[in-house]
Amino acid sequence: MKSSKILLVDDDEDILDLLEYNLTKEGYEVKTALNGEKAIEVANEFLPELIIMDVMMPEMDGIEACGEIRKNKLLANTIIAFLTARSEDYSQIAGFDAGADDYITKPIKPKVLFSKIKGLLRRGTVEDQLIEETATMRIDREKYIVVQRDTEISLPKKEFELLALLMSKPDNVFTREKIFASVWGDDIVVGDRTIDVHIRKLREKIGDDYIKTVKGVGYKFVDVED
Amino acid sequence: MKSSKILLVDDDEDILDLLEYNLTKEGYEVKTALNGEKAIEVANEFLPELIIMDVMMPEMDGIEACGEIRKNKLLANTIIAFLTARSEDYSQIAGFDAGADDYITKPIKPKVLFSKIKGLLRRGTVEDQLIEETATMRIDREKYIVVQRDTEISLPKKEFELLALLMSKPDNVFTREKIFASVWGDDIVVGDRTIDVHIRKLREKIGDDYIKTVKGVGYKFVDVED
DNA sequence: ATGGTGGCTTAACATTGAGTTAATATTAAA
DNA sequence: TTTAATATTAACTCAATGTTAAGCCACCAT
Repeated sequence: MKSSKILLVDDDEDILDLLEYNLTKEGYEVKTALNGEKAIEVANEFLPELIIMDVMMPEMDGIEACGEIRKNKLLANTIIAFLTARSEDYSQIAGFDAGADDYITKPIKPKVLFSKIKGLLRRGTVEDQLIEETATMRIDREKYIVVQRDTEISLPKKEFELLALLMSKPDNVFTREKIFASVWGDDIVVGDRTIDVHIRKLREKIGDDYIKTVKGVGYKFVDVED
Repeated sequence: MKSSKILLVDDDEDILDLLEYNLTKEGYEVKTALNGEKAIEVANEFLPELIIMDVMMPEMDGIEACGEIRKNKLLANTIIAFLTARSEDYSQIAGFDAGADDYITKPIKPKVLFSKIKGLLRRGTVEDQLIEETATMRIDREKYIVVQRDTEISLPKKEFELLALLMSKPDNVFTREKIFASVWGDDIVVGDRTIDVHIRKLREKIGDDYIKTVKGVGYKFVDVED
């Protein structure tokens, strides 16, 4: 298994050194940055799986940097964790807006940090973090609705998750196996026609043209621009 | 949208003028104060959303003033940001934990400051949503009642907190987990049907249409405009 | 203490509708 | 043309939620 790449961002070099030393010893591939701007640079090249970033930094703060990093599609699956001084800080709210995945509170306890890092990396492909959005359709996970040209459509759970999956990579074909694994879970076993029926119901609600069948392969979402 | 109110506090009039000029140009409503005492006075009247205050000032320093300001309940949601010289070790200042929300380092770069202010006020906006109020319903935490089209409804604690939570983000789905964590607390364990019963009682009192069930996901508050 | 009151939880049972299946029709690739 | 893959429809199943009432406990006034 290839070692995970972690980017550390903090304006305090002592903290950087400490964490880098320990994480490298644990077998991670580590890079560091002293500020937000530098972090964006390094992130775009290094493509880390995890970024641990101080919220409060001179020049460009963590929240701002986080927003910038999220703009890079290649970093869509990268997990961003903020370091915050107080656990109940309001910046948490702003941070989640910016696209942060987790918070680590200062002062840092190495043992806690390591177990947290393992947990975050285990999550692996955090496809829930993707912004499922195309020109004419948008998935709103918070409200659990689909917005299609200003029309709000509410969908049952399975249909919602299915559509969200397909929309996570427009034009990409998803095989039945992948759909099962992602929407139903590896262990659940259901009949062959179950997916078809859900596709049917989706097409009924959002229109036939959005979901295309690739016979013998799977399904894909294509945006309808008229 | 009404413009945000900002209070600037610094003993250097040049800085005050510079910032006031630029922030006013950006569309903010700005007032200034030359010292801590003055700041408290102005803050209590002006009720700004954001206070940017120098840490080091004659008479009463920023930390002391911050503590005083925090005593005013009307300013509970006001964000306080300290201006600090870069060389200063702000961990020391943060140690005081006077209630500051953020730090801005000198020398001030307008561009950075403006983006930071926007960021800070965005938190405020999020916080504003905590004033649970929709077109037809309003939560009054002081009186512990709900006002629905001029009708006052008094609710028991759990029902009140539950409704307040749902109303904190109208249209957003809250999972049972989140509801438990927020209204009951992480450690308290109660039966599965407890939430349902409280939902039932709420629906009985405010009407069925306000709380919508998203099966397999959670509950959401939707405003009824008729 | 005593008894009443109301909030909260639980348990038992009812209901709903999301999800699945099965049976049949249609499609598109070879 | 052939045929496996997918579409379609409706019936069915069951887990999730709704509903009701009873019971417990804290609190309050007597």
